[in-house]
Amino acid sequence: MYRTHHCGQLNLANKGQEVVLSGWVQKSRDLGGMTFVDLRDRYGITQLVFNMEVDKDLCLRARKLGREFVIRVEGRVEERSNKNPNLATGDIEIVVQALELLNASRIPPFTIETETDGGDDLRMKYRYLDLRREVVRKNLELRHRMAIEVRKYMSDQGFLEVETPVLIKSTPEGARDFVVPSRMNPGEFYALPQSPQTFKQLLMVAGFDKYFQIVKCFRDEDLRADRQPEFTQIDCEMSFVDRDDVLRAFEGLVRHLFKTIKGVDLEESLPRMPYSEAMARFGNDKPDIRFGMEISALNPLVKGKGFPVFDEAAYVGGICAEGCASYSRKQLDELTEWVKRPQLGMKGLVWMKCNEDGSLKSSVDKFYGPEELKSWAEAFGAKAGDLVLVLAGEEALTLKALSELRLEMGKRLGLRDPKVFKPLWVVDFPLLEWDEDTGRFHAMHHPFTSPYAEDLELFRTDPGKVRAKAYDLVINGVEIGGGSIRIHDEDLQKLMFDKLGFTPEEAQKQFGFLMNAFRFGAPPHGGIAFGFDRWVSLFAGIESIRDVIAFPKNNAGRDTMIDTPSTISDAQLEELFLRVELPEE
RNA sequence: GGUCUGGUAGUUCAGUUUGGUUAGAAUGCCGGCCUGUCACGCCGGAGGUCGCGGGUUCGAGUCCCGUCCAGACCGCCA
Repeated sequence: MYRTHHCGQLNLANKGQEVVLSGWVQKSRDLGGMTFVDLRDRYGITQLVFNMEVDKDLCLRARKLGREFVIRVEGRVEERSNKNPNLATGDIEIVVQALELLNASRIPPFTIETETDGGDDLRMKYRYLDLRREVVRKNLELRHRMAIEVRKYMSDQGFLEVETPVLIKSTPEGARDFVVPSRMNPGEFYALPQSPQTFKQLLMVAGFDKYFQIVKCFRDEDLRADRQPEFTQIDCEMSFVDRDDVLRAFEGLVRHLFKTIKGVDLEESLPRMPYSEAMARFGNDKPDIRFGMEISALNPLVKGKGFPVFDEAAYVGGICAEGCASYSRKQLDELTEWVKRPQLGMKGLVWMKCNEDGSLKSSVDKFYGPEELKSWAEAFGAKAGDLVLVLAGEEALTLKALSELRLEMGKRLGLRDPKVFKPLWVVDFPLLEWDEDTGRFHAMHHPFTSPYAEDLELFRTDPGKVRAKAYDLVINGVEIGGGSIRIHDEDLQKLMFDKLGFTPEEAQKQFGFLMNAFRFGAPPHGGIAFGFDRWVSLFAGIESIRDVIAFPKNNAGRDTMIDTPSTISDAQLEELFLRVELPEE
């Protein structure tokens, strides 16, 4: 027998028991006359003790154990004379009577501790060692508990988990597809799903009126700290529902996870904010509403006063940072450089200090008198001690920069507390988005999203103004989920494809199966998909989703542990009728 | 496709601004001592292609060019 207990289990109640434990040597402390060994497994750490006077041979063998050796011990549980309150098993130790080396270990390349000395690179290469660390293990345990709660709740609500295929059809819309060559069908390819979107809609046509699935999805796009090429969604769809039904149903899931995992009681109904309002107030379609510092447009207040930068700008707006009037010249210069970074591309930063004595001092005093500055202060509701920061330029870019500046100032002022959660629905997204590169409209969400019936007229006059029955769940500035009411009518779906620039033939070739299905009694339906990795990392309080994924890829899409992607043999290529030609350089 | 940051001992980093004798620290590792440690302590030791290639120079870890790798971001992600 390898073990009677695990390493996080024993306490004073077990005093005197003969036990068998197996695990890894976390660390040993050789004091000469006696040796302590910390034995670790998934559940915790238990101290083993060896004594020269009791059993010299055994003690000498224990001294030779290195870090991460796998051992099995038999011994008796005894109360410690010196207890360790930091350890669940800190009241007891095992007086070892038999020691068996199950496997030695090479010296690990980094320390297997919460505060490891290993860098990201090494940890990924030896991920199986990294996963031994408590912090990483805890993240996967959190992920597991969340997955279980999702399944429990969804099943209790009558949702059925159905698996959809992974080898599907490539589509031109949306993200780039990962493709898989078909040996049995030379020259043809499967694509890996960016989401099970069309399949879940077909399940609705099939009458499975409540579907969900915790499912891997794949997108061949450049990566970020919160984006992996393969990631997991909680994919959901319902029939006979309108937008409010869906929002209400999934507020239930959100509340359930917050309650069971974080012990947080959310209000019954989450706030809803139209896209247009989110953009105007926060410059962003995923606002972090844990703090204010909202954006205000200043256009009418600042135009025509002889300051060319503002006069020539399409948009002038700013934010008010509370209590920052004491910022030094150096700090302001540093902020100016910050907004001038290529990623934001602002030309400069205008500031106005609301001094404690009531006076207003700005970087553009030459152009704006005290009365005008006062009108600025009023626009922001700025009070003594506040600092107003103003940016100007093309509207979309300036709003984006203001949004980033707001988040940065929020971070610097400690207003983005990871222990506080402020979820909201962002609703009424535009249906279409103009794309300069291709000179046509793109679906902002996806081409199956239903427009508001009352906006259909706008299709002819101003397609960019058509609102979609689409919604995002946003928590603390992170897009956690998104969905929509779908089109279930063949004619409307055809119209949509037409607006997106598909010829009827292309639409038939790509999505004919869906439009055919709509001819056979498709119910009204809609749904949502949550980014499971992001949600777990949000609950874990970490920025990157890599540490909530057991075996993630790096930012070039590589797995450095198994060293992939990699080339395949000529025989494999031949079998697939493929030839690889790399561009010369 | 682009911007930025980093790459020096097994590991994490300092040293690069201002080129100059034998490249340091901590930790880990090895050896010795130590009977209540739990970040054990004390003594000693080994350990380096300064990512790689080229250039400037009497002399390059340090300056220049190129390149590779890693990370963050922009574009991209319906």
